[in-house]
Amino acid sequence: MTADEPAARSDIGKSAGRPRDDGIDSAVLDATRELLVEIGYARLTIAAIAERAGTTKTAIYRRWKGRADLVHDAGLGDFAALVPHGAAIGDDIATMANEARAIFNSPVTRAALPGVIADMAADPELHRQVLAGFATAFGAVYARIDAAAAAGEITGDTDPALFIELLGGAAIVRVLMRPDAQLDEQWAADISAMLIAAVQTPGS
Amino acid sequence: MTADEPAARSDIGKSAGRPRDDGIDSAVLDATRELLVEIGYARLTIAAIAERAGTTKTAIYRRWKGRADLVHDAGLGDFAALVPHGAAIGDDIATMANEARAIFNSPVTRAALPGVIADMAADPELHRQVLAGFATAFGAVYARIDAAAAAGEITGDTDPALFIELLGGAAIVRVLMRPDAQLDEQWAADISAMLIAAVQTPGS
Amino acid sequence: MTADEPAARSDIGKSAGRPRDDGIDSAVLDATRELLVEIGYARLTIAAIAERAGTTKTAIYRRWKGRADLVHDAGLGDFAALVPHGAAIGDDIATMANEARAIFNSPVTRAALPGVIADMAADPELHRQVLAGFATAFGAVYARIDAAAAAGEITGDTDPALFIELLGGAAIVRVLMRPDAQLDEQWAADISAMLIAAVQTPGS
Amino acid sequence: MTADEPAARSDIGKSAGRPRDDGIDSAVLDATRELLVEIGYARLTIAAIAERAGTTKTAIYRRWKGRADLVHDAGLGDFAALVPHGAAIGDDIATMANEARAIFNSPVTRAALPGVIADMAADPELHRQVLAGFATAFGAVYARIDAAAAAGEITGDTDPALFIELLGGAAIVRVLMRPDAQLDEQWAADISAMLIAAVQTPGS
DNA sequence: GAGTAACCGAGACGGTACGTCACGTCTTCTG
DNA sequence: CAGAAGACGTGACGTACCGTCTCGGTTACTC
Repeated sequence: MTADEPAARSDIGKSAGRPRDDGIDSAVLDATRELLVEIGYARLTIAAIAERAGTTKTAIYRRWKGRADLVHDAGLGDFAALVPHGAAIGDDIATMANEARAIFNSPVTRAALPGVIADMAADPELHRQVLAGFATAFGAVYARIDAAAAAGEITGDTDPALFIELLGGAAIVRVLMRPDAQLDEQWAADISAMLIAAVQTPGS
Repeated sequence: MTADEPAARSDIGKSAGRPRDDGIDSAVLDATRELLVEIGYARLTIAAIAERAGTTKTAIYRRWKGRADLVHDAGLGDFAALVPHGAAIGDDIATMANEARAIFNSPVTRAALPGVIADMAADPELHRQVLAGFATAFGAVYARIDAAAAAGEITGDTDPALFIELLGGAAIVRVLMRPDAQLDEQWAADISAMLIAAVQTPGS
Repeated sequence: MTADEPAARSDIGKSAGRPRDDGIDSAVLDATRELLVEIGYARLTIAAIAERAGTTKTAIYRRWKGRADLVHDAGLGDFAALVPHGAAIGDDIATMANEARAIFNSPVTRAALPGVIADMAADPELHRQVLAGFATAFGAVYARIDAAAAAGEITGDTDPALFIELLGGAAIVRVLMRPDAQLDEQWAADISAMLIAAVQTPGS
Repeated sequence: MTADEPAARSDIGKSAGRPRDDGIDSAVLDATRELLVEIGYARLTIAAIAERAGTTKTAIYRRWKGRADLVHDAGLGDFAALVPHGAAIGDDIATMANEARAIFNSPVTRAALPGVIADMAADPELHRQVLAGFATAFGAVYARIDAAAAAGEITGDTDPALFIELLGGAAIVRVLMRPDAQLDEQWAADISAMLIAAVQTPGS
């Protein structure tokens, strides 16, 4: 993750030397989120983040590899939250749509997203990290879709990856094309209705 | 769009002074496309484009407002091509999916896309231009969807914008997450099957 | 010397592109001299020089290779001035001592000297340049000493290099050890008396 | 000198707590001398010295005030060694020239000298320390010159300070201008011949 | 056929931010 | 307390592109 981390493993916590100040980590992440919303990714500089966080560029570069790594950490985080558990598949899809709504309505996510997309494309390592952040959430969706297929709730040939791409893609494209508009409840209702119809067993 | 254009229209073609060398326009666009694919958007510089095109920065800035404007022009162009005409709605949706496939399989588009997304978010004027480039294509899709609804081929409450976002979003997300994989025929078949089901009238 | 100089030779003066602003050269050299005296070599920064000169770091690095190169250029220059011409050798030695006095009483020289000495030792290229700056002056001294030896005014085995090192070394050591004291007329009188005695023919 | 020295005198040697490891003092001084010769003063860093000495920056800063202080300590030391005792003044001057030869032929001295010169100019405290290191040696030379004047061996108006500056200055300038050349016996012979002539009583 | 106006190449210009380096200090743990 | 380890604030470094400008020189149209 992030920078070098000489003793990344939490081993036993030997930690020779002065320990890192955790307050700096959180101050920098907060400052990054604030500035992302205030001035946007393009105008974001490491020096400005350091100043806002009350620390220095050096301390930031000690923790993160660069702007891209930091913004990914501050703006996207892990999407472990998005969990569809068990009810009728229709209800769970509606839940997922609302989760997507919550995520992509966040001003921080909206500010970070375009920049992270560009950085991902330029840096394979960051690309790997971003995908890793989605892994658990995607895994949960996969499991739910497969279970629904096994239970006959939806067609057996439903590709869970395609399902995720439809839901996520629709949200992303909307956010990119209309940055000033929120994803409202109507959007969640419409998109889940279409997705439910898309995976429904033909003759049901 | 692009730069100032003192006499943008070719109207009568008066324009005192030495005329612009059209060869430079195309050489720059070609160089941009080549470099986009070779080194990517992030490492792309105006100076490098000028050198590759055998011209100078000055000549480029005379034609385009900056890197974003130039890449948008070279890498995305107008999507007037994407036209669904008239057959059964199912066939037309499959056609659209294949159009999307063609567009997003282009190495130039793939290289340009993430950068243009980031630039759009930072520059409202560019945002407007990019959307304008989609306008005719989107309009055609709108018309086709509305016609299908009127003909009873699909449910009357289908939102054409949502349809576009599902198709385009699925393609974009796939391209961003798996930059090394092509969108194959199977993808087009699967995605159009799901979209057809999504808009189908309930009891048909 | 100094930086690259793409067309160092004054060839025919083709000069493609925008010509360098000579005003910047002199403004930077002046600012360097001022700051050398005001804050000293150790505290001198390129950024401060640029600000004082009303220009930018970039413009400075375009002309000089770094602080050492710039300070050498601004603070030492060429010592072509130091010329002992023809009179009695005793008078000419007194003249040289007064030339040394003038040079090493200059606040700019005093401020630049210790830094340039250190930089010379670290950078062979700069070392070469500094010596080249002394070349003509040294040559003139050599010629005068040799002529005096040929005329029998001084001993025939006088080493001109040693003569220069004695005169220059005495001045430099004095300046380094007592930075707040000037080299006064008494100093010039004393040092020239000793040097004249040192080179005098034994039995004269 | 050097750092604070809470209990500088070895007085009774109580000093609560763990005593300093004297091995570190010498290891650091040795490492400093080695690195001075290997990479030069300009590229010398405290961290590198600590690593070479097998200790840490903290331990170094506990003993010396900084790089300048340490290098002065390691590279120049006290010049109490340079002692002209009593014989004929001509022989003693020759002895002094050979002492200077020995000092300035040392690779460590040659490497340290330019840097110490620059640091002295920037730091009055270091300047004072360096001069203090010369004090006893200079005092001895003063005494010898004065005694010779009193004995009528040399002219009565000989300024001992000027004498030192001539000898030391000639050596320093030679070393700075020709860093790759040694001061050989011929140099010592030539310089002492000139200095003897310079101070000789006029009619002797 | 002489102006005039916009083009062309080349490259210097004022800027802004970058990521790195070394400084000298401070904070923890271990002996 | 000293020693090791290493993070901390600080400040300067030299580089890279940006988008603009100023040159000398080159086409075309217009009068």
